This record gives sequence, C-alpha cells and structure tokens, in this order.
Amino acid sequence: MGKAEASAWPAFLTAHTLVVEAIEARLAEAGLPELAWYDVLWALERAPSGRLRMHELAAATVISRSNMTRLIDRLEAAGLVTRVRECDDRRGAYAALTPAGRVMRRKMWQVYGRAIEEMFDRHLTREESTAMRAMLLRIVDGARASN
Amino acid sequence: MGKAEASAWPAFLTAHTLVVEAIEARLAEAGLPELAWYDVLWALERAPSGRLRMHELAAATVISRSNMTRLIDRLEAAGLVTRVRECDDRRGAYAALTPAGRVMRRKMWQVYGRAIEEMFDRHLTREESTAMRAMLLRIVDGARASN
DNA sequence: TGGCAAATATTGCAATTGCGATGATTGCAA
DNA sequence: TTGCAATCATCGCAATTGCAATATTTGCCA
Repeated sequence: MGKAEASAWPAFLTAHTLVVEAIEARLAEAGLPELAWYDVLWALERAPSGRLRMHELAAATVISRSNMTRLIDRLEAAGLVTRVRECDDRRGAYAALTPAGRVMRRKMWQVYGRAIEEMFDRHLTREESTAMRAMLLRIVDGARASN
Repeated sequence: MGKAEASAWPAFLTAHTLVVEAIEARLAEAGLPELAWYDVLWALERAPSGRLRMHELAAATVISRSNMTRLIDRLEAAGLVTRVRECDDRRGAYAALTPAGRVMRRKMWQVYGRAIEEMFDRHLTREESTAMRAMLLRIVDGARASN
C-alpha cells in the first residue's frame, strides 16, 4: 500500500511553471513573441472567417476581457491583427487576422510545436497522452460547469 | 485508430488556468492571500528549521529570486515571515516562519485543500491520480535536467 | 596573499496584469 | 414606446512581474 494520498496537483503546478517558462525562453531566444500571442493568433486562424469578437476571443483563450483589449492593442501595433468595427452590434468589435498574423503564427508554431514535443509529449506514451488528455478535459469541463 | 495525434498539452494549459483562477477566487472570497503566499509558507513549514535562504525558497517554489525578494517583503509586512540576517554567509538572508505564518498557512489550507479536492482530484480515480502524478514528475525531471 | 570570477540578495524600470469603473448600445418587459 | 437591466469594449489605477543592473561577500587559484 503506502500512501493512499498522492495528489497529482503539486506536480501539475510545477510542471506547468517549468514547461511554460522553458517554452517562453525558446520563443524569446528565437526573437518571437510570447505564448499569449500565439493563443490569440491560433484562435483567430481556427475561426472560419478569420475574425472573432473580442469577448469570443477572450472566452476562447481564457484571457480576461480587459487584458484582451490591451493584448489586441499590441497585436494590432505589430500588424498581426486588425480591429474591425463594422458590425451589426455597434457595441462590439472584431479582431481579424492579417496575412502577417498568419505568417507569424506559423513561425511561432515551428518553435512552440517543437518545444511541446520535446518538453511534454516526449515523456508520455501515446496511451498516456490520450489518458491524460481525457482526465484533463474532465477537469476543464468540471471547472466550466461550476463557473 | 482515429487521430494518432492528440496531445494533452492544450487541455493541460486550459485546466491550469481555470483551476488556478477558481482557487484564487475562493481564497480571495475567504479574505485570504494569493496562492504564491501559500507556496512560500508551506516551503518554510516543511523546512526542519522553519527557515530557508532566499535562493532555496526561490528554488523550492519555482519563483524567481527578484520576485521572491519582493514577495517576502509583503509576507514580512503581513507579519507571516521574518528576515534573519544572522548567517554564516553574510551575503545571504533567511526567511523564517512566524507563529502567525503557521496559523495563516493552516487557514489557507482549509480553503486550498478543499478546492484541490473539488476541482482537481475529484475528477480522477486513485489510479488515475497516481498515473498522472508519475507522468508529470517525469516531465518535471526532464525540464529540470535540460535546465 | 591578491585578484578575479561566481554567488547572494536587492533594486530600478518598463511592461503586464487584475479589478473596478465608464460610456455606449442592446434587449426585454411593463 | 419607455425605461431599465444587461452586455460590450475600453480605460484608470494600483499591484505584480520580468529583466537587467548593482553592491556585497565568498571561494578559488595562480
């Protein structure tokens, strides 16, 4: 037997910090922007129209709305995204991917994808990967359900 | 069959954000400090002497040194920790737990521990928990090895 | 021994974040 | 229709972070 209690939580926290830091370091040393930019670019690229309302983007990326406003400010200043106010609901605004945004996303993925493989997936068998994904999705669903 | 590629990474990131945000929210609504404070208090409580050098604390908690300096500033201002400069190596300083710090750690655990159970462990069987922990520890070791 | 590189903790500064308003617009319901 | 609550995006401000110095002390080795 031994310890019945061995939560994965502490390891989860540590793994997150270490791997995210390592990924950010790789992006930085390649002269590329931070992870949050990738999330936005990727969310927009997945959107059929290549554009998303600010609050949709916030929901899709798990970033708060006020931070999304300012994140898009920076992405826009970098020419990776455009704000579009032509919109049925005149309160709202779209963020739309530019061609430069698509190029950047691809460049980031070259580094990011490799890093995920080398620092995360590399340590898991295919079955473990599948199992972990299933567990984490349950946790995500639970968290979303309890708001 | 099906998709050979189904990395757990995206779910990992999302689960981390959602669960950590939820835990922080619970701590805040209980009038308790943020998670980082718990990490420091807990690291100190585990230390046999109840005190640790700044850089040990930084390593134990995965917080950068400069941020640790200022985090301890705040903990000290709150009376949960004391800085001790009596030390063989006169460059260094200890952070030492105060009685109030022990009390606070215990109070935080009442909320934090429950939250971990309800938002994380609750969704895993004992076997899954063990398996996930093993996987994550491999990832942690890998990240530490590659510095 | 003397000098020099490494380590320790801290600080300054700019950038980012979190949280609570704010202004504008919409939808609903009386 | 009119009023009112809810929604959308943004902004202000204080707090936190990240990164690159800095000052001090130590250990090494020539």
